[in-house]
Amino acid sequence: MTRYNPKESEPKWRAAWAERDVFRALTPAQAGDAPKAYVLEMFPYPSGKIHIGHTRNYAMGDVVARFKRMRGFNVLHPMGWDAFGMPAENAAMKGGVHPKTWTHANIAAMRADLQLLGLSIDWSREFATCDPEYYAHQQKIFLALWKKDLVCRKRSKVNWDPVDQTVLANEQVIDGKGWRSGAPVETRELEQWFFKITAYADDLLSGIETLNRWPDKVRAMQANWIGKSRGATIRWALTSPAPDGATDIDVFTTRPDTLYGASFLALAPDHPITRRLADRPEVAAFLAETAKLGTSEEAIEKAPKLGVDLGLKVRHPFDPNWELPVWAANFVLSTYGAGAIFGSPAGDQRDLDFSRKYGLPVKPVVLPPGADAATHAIETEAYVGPGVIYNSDFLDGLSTDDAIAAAIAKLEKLGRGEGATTWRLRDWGVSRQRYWGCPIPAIRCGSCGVVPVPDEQLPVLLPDDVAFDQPGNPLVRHPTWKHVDCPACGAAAERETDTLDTFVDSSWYQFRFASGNLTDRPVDKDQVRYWLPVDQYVGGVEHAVLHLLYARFISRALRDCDLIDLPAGEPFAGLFTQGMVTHETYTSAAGAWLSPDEVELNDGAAVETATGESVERGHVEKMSKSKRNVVALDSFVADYGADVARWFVLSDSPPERDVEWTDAGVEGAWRFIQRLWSTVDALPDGAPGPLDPVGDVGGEALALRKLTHKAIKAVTDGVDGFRFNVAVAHVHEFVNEIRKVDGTAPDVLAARAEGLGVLARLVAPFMPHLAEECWARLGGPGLVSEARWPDWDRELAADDTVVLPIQVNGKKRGELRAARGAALTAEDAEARARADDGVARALEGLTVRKVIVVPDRIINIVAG
RNA sequence: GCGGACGUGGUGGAACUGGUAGACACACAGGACUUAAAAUCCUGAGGGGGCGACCCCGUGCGGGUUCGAGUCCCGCCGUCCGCACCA
Repeated sequence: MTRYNPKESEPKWRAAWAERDVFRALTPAQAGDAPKAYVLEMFPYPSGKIHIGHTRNYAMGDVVARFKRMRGFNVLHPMGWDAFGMPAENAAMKGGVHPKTWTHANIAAMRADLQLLGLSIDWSREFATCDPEYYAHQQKIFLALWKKDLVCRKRSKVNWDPVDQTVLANEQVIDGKGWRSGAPVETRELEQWFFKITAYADDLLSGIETLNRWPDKVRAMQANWIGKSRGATIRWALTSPAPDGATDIDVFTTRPDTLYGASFLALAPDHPITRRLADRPEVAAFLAETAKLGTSEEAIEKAPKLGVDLGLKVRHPFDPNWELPVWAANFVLSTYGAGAIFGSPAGDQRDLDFSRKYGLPVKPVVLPPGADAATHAIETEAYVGPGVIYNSDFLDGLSTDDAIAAAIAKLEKLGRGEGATTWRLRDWGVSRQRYWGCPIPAIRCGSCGVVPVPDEQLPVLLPDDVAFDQPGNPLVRHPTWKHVDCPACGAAAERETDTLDTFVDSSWYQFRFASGNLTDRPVDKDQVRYWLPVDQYVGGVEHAVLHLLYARFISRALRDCDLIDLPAGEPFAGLFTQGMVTHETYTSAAGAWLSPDEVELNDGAAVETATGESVERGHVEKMSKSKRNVVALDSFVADYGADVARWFVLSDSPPERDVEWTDAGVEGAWRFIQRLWSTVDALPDGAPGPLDPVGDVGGEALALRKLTHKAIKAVTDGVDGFRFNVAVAHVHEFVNEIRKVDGTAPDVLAARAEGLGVLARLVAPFMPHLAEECWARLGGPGLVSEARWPDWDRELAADDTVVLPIQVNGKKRGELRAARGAALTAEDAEARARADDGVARALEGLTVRKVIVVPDRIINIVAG
């Protein structure tokens, strides 16, 4: 009897896999009839080191990949590096290391860490997005999109991150702060490159419906983000021209049915008309007050309604004699709709608050169901629900929906407006004023304007000789790089110095992985047609909007540029968002975060190992570098092995929920591995092999075979349903049972060998190293990683007899055994039930009214 | 405010499609082995009552449907996540 030693076994089996190239994806021709499975985990940013918190999604993806492979699929399971981005530049500014050097060193370290986990990855397809072999193709994609009119330049207000000195997309601004730096974002106006994601807004929205293997939560977040609103644009005629000569003011509304309740127009503070009037003292005061609020969402949210009467009047579209005042108001957003609204206070809480504050009229026009027109009144609560229109001339008596249609029809007839749809989604700003990103292949010429870099001049490579001694973009300061001749007229011109948002890099990598290492073009149509869509994508929910929406957009754009065949445009058929690994946090007496390996726990008291001072035990939080509550993967694997880590993060907690990493849990996983090994190792030498046929057996051997086949079914169902914690529980259960069998009669030995061989294969996706060791010990042929997943025998997996609980009036009073599938009549059931003491007692003095028999399930006797 | 997820022992959680609630694990307690400890193995355990075979209560709260509800319906309470003066 030996102990299982992961330090010896794990490297040995990883070498065996590498030697036999087990995890290389086959070409379609090699794969033959085998179905394909593309399993992908969101690729990591190479920040330096892998910790346990990073491992869960790789472990989950690997379970799926290995399981699919064992079930006969041709599996593509690649890995790469999301390698452009700010931290490399920050490191360069701080430590003087070149971003390229820093990034490649990190990649080497992280690759080594990841390989320790024993993932079934086809490393031959590895790439880093910072390699010219990758980003050169991205430049071709950029130019293809440009040609297809999906790229534009706009002067626009941007979110400027003063710390990172770069522009952020709206999605990258969280609570008014930069998503990476956490610094409050400022507003600046710059000319920027954009991808026209809004051109696909409708398709991206309706496509969500087809993503039935995505979490509802993510689908809802995407729909919410796209934010489609249907309504109408209304042109309000000014009764005297505005200062900029405008004669109309456009307004977007979703509620044209409430037009007869209108009492004012309100413009955004930075609406062109408002700005023209800024020289008036009262308008200037209003703008100053509004600006004071700052940009933080919180401040805007809590700010009271504020407005100023601009002194302009407009005419109501349905009534030439009706004039309404035009105000500017702080709650109107310039970035949404037309940057102007009409206020219909009875039907909108904001409009009502505003009207009450400034004494504007409030006229109810929607009668809620059951309300009386004579008495219905609006005080401080607007009525926003559906109802019947009244006080509204030709709309009277219509339902809200019908009135919306009727109002739009009339507006169109009068030429004062039309049905319209607006979107919350805005175009994707992709310009970044950074060095460490994909250069945008464009040249600015004084006479020709902005022109694309011609094909023969691609790729535009990043220069290596750059300095990071001051903030801002080193490409701008580089002495020669940006100076080029205009490809159109030959005059001296300048390169674009902006680089692409790193979300562009990760928006098409799923196609590049599928295409192999092509040199002449970004992606291969045939390969993409074969492998895509990704069958199972695994990653964090933090990418629910940003990355996943961009990838869906780029997939459609590449399709429409005829670079790929992907009719539906959806790159990820199945998505799973895994929970995080959490850990307790520790703070020292001095208030500094401490890492778990600096802390000793004795009987619930925590002490800093180095100083002996007591340590405060804080909340359990997601493992993160900043809180230092991380466990390094390499040292953990050195102590316990990768399988312990893999088993731990897949046990207990459902995959979509967080799992708390604890020492006790580590010990538990370690004990289980030893227990499993000793169970396998207990099989006497000379026993049959794990795949030898067992034949017809009875007694103890048969009982064990039944347990074995039940275990196959239970674990298969668990893995198939992405319920790894349940699969793990069934493995535990099976080990507990098979340990009890130690007979050495030939039929029992055969059943044990079968059971242990099944066990090795069932745990292979979870703990591949241990599984190989077990498989070898049992004398299984080849590698377990290449073995076929066991099938269960329906007869063996089902029980011959079932235990039927007997209820009396819904409460369990006894049980009886019956043959499976036996059709008990109510009379039989009652007679047999009465033989049970507990049932007989419960029925004492009662008359049986009805007996319910659910075959193989339950018997319920209703008595009174 | 809108949208989504969820609420089960000391803890993480299980329970197929309405059919024995608490599988499995962690922590705990008792025991075996040992000079002792570690490791390992065995046993116990939702709460309450009874000497006892047993009985009562129990899946956030209140109702309902049903022979039967953790599961379905209605109404609350609470937690977490996302979005938000979006017209």
